[in-house]
Amino acid sequence: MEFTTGALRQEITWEQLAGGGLNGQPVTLRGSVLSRKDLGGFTFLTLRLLRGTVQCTASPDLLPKDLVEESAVEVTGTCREEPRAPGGFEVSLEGIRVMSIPSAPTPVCLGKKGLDLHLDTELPLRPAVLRHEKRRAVFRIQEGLCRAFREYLTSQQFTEVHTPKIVHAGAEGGSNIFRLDYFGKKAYLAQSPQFYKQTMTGVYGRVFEIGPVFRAEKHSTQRHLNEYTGLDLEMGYIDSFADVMEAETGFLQYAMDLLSKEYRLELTTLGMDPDALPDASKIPCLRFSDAKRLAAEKYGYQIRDPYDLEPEEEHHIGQYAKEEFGSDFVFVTHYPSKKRPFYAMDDPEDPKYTLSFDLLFRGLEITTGGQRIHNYEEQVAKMVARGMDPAEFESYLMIHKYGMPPHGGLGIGLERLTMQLCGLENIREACLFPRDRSRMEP
RNA sequence: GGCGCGGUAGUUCAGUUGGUUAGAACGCCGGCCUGUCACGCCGGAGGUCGUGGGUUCAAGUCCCAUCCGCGUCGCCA
Repeated sequence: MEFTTGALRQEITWEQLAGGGLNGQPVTLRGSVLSRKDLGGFTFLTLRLLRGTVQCTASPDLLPKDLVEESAVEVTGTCREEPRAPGGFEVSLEGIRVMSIPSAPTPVCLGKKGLDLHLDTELPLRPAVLRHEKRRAVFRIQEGLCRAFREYLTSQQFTEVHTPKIVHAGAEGGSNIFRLDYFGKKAYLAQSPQFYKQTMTGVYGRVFEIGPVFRAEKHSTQRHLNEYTGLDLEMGYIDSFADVMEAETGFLQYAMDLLSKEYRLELTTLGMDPDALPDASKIPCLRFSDAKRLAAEKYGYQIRDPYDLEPEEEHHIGQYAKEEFGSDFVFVTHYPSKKRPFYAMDDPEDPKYTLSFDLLFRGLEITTGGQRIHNYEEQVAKMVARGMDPAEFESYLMIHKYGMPPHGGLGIGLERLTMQLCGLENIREACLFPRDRSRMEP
């Protein structure tokens, strides 16, 4: 058999059709039947394209009787401007070739605008339900966020890296780590790329990774998954952890800009205004202790845990930022040292606190970051002070021993970012195939 | 794991102090319709009421157990 190399078959895009440039032109499209409406004299056939949908019209004798929803077809026809059609254009069909026919109807109607489904009902049906326009829109936007992270950081001289997810020890220790058998030895699923991204910062100076993160936490909440996607970055030669916050601000601005330009269809599908996305250009900053106090004073409640933010407090601090600064985002800085991991750099001005931050987006923590300890002796001392055995971290401490620039980094929860941006109520809605305590399928 | 809530048609739900053959909407199947886009009209199919036991003349409804799920807390992105 001969194999000819060359470009993939180029499908006509939704943008081309909607743009009006193909008016009166013959077109060939491949797609799946989203809905079919027989009107006696003629039929409306809506196709789902690679992106977006197109309404077609056909005479009844053109379409096979068994051409049901989700049939895959190739159609030929003429593109026409048509004010009565959704989007102002449609294709009148002249020919159709059926490429496949489903064995059974979909369990839920994909052709309607709304999708009235319980999450509990939807998740087992995800392989089919994800085809719905509203679901496609969410995960296209998620793709846009990932793409923005990659494009922005690449433009800022970061190198993309891929680090192992089967590891010998966890970054944070503790019980929230998945154990597995590795040829008879104990191994773990990585709960963070922390050690490796720091290591690679010693190599490339600025690195980022988009990859899975595993947390064996036995909880079931609207904002937790047992496997999520981390947008991680780490950068060296910094003057302050504010440099890391600046990188995040730059990414967010770039992301909102990219979405408003190239993801208008998806934003609109989800009822969002592409020209009124959250403004990330000026993100207010509050010290941890100030944020706690200001929110408690303004909304009139007692602080219970002085060392951490409770979900309710995050919500209030988010509300505070919105009302006082008009911002959907707020950085909370200088977290207490005892609540941060052993590699966090303490504030020289007050070692009870760290040079670290969280980013809250609409009242939910989406990022943790900060400056790391780069000095070997300082790192060993902090580990010893915490009752840890430096010998167990020999390969990690190698980077400190052989020299590291001052550095810091952050991790963003992709699903949390997607969820808050799209106004979703449960993080499972922002994950294609969520892994939670009771779900491994699909 | 603790606490709270729920499980009725493919889906979302209603179902009264326990009482005839468990209903509606959407979807599905058949028919009509040349502008549908939550179309409309006519007809039809579709339910072991999560599972097991108990109380009762009678259980979707009350009791017990159990399974599954949702929310929430510890933790965190």
